[in-house]
Amino acid sequence: MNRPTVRDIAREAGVSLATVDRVLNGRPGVREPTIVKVHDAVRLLGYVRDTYAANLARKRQYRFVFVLPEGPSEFTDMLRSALSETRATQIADRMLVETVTTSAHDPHAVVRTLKALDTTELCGVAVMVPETPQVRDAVARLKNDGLAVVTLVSDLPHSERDYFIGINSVAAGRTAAQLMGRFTRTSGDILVITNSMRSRDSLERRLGFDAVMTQDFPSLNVLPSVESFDDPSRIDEVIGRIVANRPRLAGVYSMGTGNTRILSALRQSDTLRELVVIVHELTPAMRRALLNDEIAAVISQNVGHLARSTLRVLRSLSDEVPISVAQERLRIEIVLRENIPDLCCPQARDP
Amino acid sequence: MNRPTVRDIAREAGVSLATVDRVLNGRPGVREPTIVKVHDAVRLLGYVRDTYAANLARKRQYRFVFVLPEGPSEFTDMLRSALSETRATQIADRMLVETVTTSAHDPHAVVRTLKALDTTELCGVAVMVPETPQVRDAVARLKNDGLAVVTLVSDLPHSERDYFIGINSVAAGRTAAQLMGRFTRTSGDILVITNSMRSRDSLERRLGFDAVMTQDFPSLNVLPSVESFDDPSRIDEVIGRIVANRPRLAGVYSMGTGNTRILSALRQSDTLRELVVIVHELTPAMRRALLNDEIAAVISQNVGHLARSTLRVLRSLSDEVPISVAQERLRIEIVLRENIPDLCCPQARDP
DNA sequence: CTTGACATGAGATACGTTCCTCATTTATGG
DNA sequence: CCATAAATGAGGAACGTATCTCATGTCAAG
Repeated sequence: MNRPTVRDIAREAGVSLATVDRVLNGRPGVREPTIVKVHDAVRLLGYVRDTYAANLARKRQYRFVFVLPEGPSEFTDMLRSALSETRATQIADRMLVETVTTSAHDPHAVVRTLKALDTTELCGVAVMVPETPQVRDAVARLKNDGLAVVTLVSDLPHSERDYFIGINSVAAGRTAAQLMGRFTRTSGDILVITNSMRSRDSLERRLGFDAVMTQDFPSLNVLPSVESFDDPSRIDEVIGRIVANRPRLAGVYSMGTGNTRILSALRQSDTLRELVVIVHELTPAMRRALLNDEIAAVISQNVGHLARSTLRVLRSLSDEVPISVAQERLRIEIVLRENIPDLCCPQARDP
Repeated sequence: MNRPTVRDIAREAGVSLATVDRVLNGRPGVREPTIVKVHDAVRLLGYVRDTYAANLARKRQYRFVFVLPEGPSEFTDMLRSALSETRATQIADRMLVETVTTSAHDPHAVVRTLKALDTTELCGVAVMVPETPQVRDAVARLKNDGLAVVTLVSDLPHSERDYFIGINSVAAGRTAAQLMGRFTRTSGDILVITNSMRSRDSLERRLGFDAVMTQDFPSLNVLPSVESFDDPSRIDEVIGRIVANRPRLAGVYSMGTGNTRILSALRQSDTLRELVVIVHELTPAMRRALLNDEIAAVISQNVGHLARSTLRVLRSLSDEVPISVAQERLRIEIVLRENIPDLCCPQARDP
């Protein structure tokens, strides 16, 4: 009735404990037929190694590094604090998690950071960086050194990363379009704004957004994407211009960051109340904007889930055990004023 | 640098290992000042017991029981299959999970089921049953026998349960109203239908729904709740009557189960396409209805999350370690055609 | 001062696994 | 058939904790 142990395997396979151990841990010096006998016994008895006992015996420590973009960003701040909230899990599960930052705009800096990682000490890396050929090469090098590599938030599809943790950007764009189309009450123009259309995320979100808009809401006119290039004054200028030139503006879809500035620019032009504004990522500022009815919806991914999933996946990869795909799939969350998660981030607790 | 062990505590407190163990496991025969010394050492060194090593040593097995309503229901089917999908976790974490069913309509049957549980073998119970005074008493008895008790999906607020895992029904109703109000393009009547208004969930959802409707969407006229009493023919009859009498029907909010039948009734009356239909729980049928544009949105709770959360919470309660509240908080998920989770249930995988 | 209750210490064994050493058996080539 | 190498077995120590048993120490009541 009880879970089988290595002893049971040894008995069943008619070999010694030492041999079972050699087979199970891939150590050399066992003949092929013996290996087969052990594997058969494992399958027959349904043996699964007790990872905790194994970790205890080998004093295993999981060392992981998160490579995040540097510079102030409400999203990475949230991710960082979500990560530090897993500290209890980290010590319980023998994990050691560090964070390093790198300039997201400079591909060479990213590569330097990835190259500087101490691959002998490390078990896995989670990277959140823009896609470039050099970065893909750096990932290949990490994989070559035997590390687990997962991509975070924005994927590196043609790299050798083991896993991607984040939401499908095309579907996120489609979701935004569906909401935009159903929330607007008149025909009119839709402004789409992002940091830069050179990022894969923005491209894919726009792709999904346009697909649904043209098919389901032809009466809305989606304007060409406006890029802010992370320049706050440019945001003010562009929004001022659009609001002035487009009296039939009905909605704003912000695919990137800088939403606080975008909102304040819209506030100044005094058209905010009539607009359907949809943004990404539920930061504290967007939470307030939802409560004030300044924005209609937030498309979001749960950073707490993101952080915990990443750790679980890195651990599964290190242990070479299967990943529970359903558990690690992030949802495209639609957040309205009515379903804001109460305590998703500590900032929300203020009175 | 390493995590402190019981040996470190013994050395720090200047006592023997046996005494540390007696204190840590609440065994008798230790004087108060000694207890304090040990606790001080624990705090000073930041000791946290290695639960896995402890479980290994004491050959701990967690035995949990889920008490679910009997009878066919797509939702409990989903919950059951989500539960069985955690099998890998269950064996890895030394859990033994059983499921028993009970007649949800008969409070006495529920109490009988709860009384029949073998409290000496069990560590915890997860119950999904309607609220009655007798059930609250039965829960108190389980708590008295030292079991962990969590409520599932629908809470027993004034019972002695340790934890509730599910969504806030009032907020869910508010969310439905917000969507209904923004999705409807004309003024008109809103039909609200549920199994029975005697259930706490339905009451609370209606409460939230009405609050937002009257405040934000006064042009919509919310009709009194219609109860189906789980009778399919009654659903057909009621819907036929309403559709005939209410030419200005603009939307339908289904707060309970039986959505497949409700949809087919609406389909027959041929008004489905013009209605904004919002339902609860993303069952396979509702997933198809979303894809066919028959319903506008589903308010849902993730059953996979529900199952995993429940197991984690029951384990934390059994181990008397803190619960990670943020991780265990279920989201009020809004599911549109564009953000249907791909593989949230195995049924979705068919080609 | 003795008795006994109580508090504490010392040590052993076990849990399932890893990893090591040393001995023994088996296969292989000359 | 023997030398040698490869395969296998036997056993022990360790990981951090729990749970015993037995010995020893302390203290207060009689």
